[in-house]
Amino acid sequence: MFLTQSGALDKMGGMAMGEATKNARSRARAELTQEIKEAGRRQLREVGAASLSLRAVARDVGMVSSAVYRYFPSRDDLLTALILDAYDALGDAAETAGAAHADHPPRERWLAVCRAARSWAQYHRHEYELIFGTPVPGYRAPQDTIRAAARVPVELLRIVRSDRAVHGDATAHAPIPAPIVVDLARLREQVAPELDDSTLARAVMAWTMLIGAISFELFGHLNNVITDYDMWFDYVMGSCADDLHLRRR
Amino acid sequence: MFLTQSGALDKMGGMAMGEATKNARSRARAELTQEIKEAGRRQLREVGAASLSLRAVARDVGMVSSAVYRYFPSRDDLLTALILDAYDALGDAAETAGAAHADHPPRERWLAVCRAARSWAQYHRHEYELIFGTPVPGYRAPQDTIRAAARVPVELLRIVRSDRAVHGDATAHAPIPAPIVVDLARLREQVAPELDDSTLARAVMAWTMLIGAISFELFGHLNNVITDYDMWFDYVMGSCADDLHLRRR
DNA sequence: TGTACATCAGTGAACGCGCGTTCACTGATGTAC
DNA sequence: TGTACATCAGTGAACGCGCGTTCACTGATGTAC
Repeated sequence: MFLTQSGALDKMGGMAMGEATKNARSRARAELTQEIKEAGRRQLREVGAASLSLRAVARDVGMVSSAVYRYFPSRDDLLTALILDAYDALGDAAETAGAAHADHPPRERWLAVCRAARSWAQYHRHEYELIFGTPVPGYRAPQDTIRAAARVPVELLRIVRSDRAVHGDATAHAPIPAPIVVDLARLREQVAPELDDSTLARAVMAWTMLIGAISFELFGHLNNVITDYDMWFDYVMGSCADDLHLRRR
Repeated sequence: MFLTQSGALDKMGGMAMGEATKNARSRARAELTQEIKEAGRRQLREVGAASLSLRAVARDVGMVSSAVYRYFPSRDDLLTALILDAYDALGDAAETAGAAHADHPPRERWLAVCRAARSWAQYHRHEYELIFGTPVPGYRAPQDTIRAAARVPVELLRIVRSDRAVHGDATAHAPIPAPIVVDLARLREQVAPELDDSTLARAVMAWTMLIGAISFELFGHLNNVITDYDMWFDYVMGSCADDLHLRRR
């Protein structure tokens, strides 16, 4: 409920000198909302999501703790805003990399997007944890986050789609069970009309692998196995690209 | 440091009427240590790892909070013990499933182990989060956990190894870069002497996919995409088995 | 353009809470002779 | 087998802390006439 209000304000803040510049008060409000979120991100970096506190955030922006309540009605709403921003920042990184490699071969473009996601995660570890780690207890994602959360997988699908006119199906060893065909049909209808079942399935698997690989690295689950994580990541996501039969040139 | 002490006690407790039954005092100690950990797991279930508190655990076992310090010198040590137990419980589940399907075709045995891991995660969600979710801030895994943490991937490798005498390499589209070959050589030396590079690489990828798929399901990252998670999980881990060229019969 | 009122941002004190950890203690259990 | 001492488990009070949230308030900004 507040989220929509907050979202509206953000948009206003981002409207950058449009006709809706309105008055000093609402400009100040938009700016302070941003400052509070930045302080929240700093807190995140220092103590992690679980123990992020409104009071610490308030101290950081130089306000009294109760003043923050003029901007976010509760700690959870601040968290929600940070989650949304994190999804969008990650989405930006992925889409920017994808656009920058629009005229590269699909496999290269794919790798560029994957690498962008990984390096965003490395530079924003706690924001990454916020969205892909343990869900914050008691917290429920509002509808707003869904679109933002889908940006990376949609970008990955965009690359696969761009390659599909001239190319064959993805690696598939077994027939796909009926219930999954239904799920994939809905997915196809929503975002990727030109992709066949096995390709869609491999794409969802690749998305799972992308986050799995990043999390394994960040959380240390391959600590005594892999030493060269750069190489390993490229190899893994390259293998996914190959399973999807993405063109190399 | 305390861990080794605790571990020793556990082993004593588990020795079940051996010659080391010793006296009433140390038996009581072993039992209470278990009770405290069980209360810890109940707390985990209710509030999650991040806000697990010693005081709540103490209340749960009916002790005064300071008494818990006779058993665990700090909250972190209790957490460490719970983490170790979680790894071992998951390892038990996987190994039991593997042993129970020892004379099934490798692919079926593989799926059985994967399913066992998934259903353990579903029934022990917060313990799963404890080991595969966001690392608890400020917490460092002691050496003890490494062996326990390796049990599932080692079990997966056991299945692949059992199939390798009669079978070929795993799916590999690209040559494996030299630094990874080095990493894989160390892995081979430690746990799987008969496996070639591409098979080892696919096995590590499958391990990543297993945890990635379970986490995606548990944390809701495929919420509007997949509805039949049972089928999807089987399909995904089955595809990994096929990429490894595990025999179907 | 100037005034009167309404809206809003930020203050500072307070409430009630639960936390991790320490400490001096009591009483029960174990050990050495 | 019995006694004297040492070890250990559990108690209860206390320390100091930071938290989320509420509330009555002051003073600045915006709006209507």
